[in-house]
Amino acid sequence: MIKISKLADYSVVILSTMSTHSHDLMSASTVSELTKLPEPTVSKVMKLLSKAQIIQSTRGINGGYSLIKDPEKITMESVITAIDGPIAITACADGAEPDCSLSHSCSLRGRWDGVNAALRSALETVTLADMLKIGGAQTIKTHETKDAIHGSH
Amino acid sequence: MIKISKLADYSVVILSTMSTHSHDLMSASTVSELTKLPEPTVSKVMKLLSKAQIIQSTRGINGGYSLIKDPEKITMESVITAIDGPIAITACADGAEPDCSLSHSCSLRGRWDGVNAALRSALETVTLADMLKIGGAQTIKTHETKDAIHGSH
DNA sequence: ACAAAAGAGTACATAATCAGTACAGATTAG
DNA sequence: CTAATCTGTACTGATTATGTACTCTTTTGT
Repeated sequence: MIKISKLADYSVVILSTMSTHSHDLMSASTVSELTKLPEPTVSKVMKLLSKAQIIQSTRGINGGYSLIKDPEKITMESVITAIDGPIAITACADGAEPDCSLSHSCSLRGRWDGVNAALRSALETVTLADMLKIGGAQTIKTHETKDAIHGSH
Repeated sequence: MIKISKLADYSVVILSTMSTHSHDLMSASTVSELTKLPEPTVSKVMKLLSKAQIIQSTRGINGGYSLIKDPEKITMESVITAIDGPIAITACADGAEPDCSLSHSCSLRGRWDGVNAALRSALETVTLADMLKIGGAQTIKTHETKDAIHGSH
């Protein structure tokens, strides 16, 4: 099964909470109360999101996090990349495994690159705003998924 | 990280081997020798592929597996689904977790459905034939990724 | 200057999942 | 009936993710 981490799932919950309750600044503990998610976890997620510049952090007393982008401009690609790292698929695909001695199989090295690109662009078509809408109507905007796919065409 | 199991990776290696050495029938052990992959693993993969009707099995002595489709008609979607199960994303997305007591978070139940659909259609655009080509030229055919995405539009 | 509140960074134990293997059953050809 | 081959299940070890704890830094308010 293709899997996205639970943290990525939480991210959506957290971001949606932040976007609906439009306080400018929300602390991790406030978000934790609203979402019922454990605080350390919320804190971890928000830290990652801020590092990826999806949200902004303000330190010190009365500090907190705030959204810096419109939900329409936050793609799932950016969120997932922020939380789970770059979108890539096992083994050879991500460039790891230098000791790959399987001659024949690795003649196909890089074979998943196109698939990765396809997945990445697919995720770029879905924004946080889309995710919020889904609770009600089930319609997703689908710009051009095609463009990003060609390798060196 | 979005992850696809190693078995799915092996599948591509195995299928490519079967398509190039076009013997009509290949036993799991033959494929194992050619790919240098451990035999039990190969056997497991081929079993799953045959169950998904991507390849065909013939039992008994002198039996084996054979391709029943053109590489162009074997999509990565079908291969991954065969090996890793339906393309879906954690938790609520696949309909599991009936004891989901997180009130607020689950008001967003189904929020990943659109993402799943996007991923699925992206994978449908890549065929085994594309994967084989990738070793040399890096060009992927990209039919219409858009169509399958709309939910109930 | 100091204390309190909040984010940042690191590290770790547990739990879940996957990979790989092994073994026993079923099927077919000769 | 025997050898070769696929089918199905079950087990074990390793990897990975998760959730949590602890400590450090930053900033504000008094």
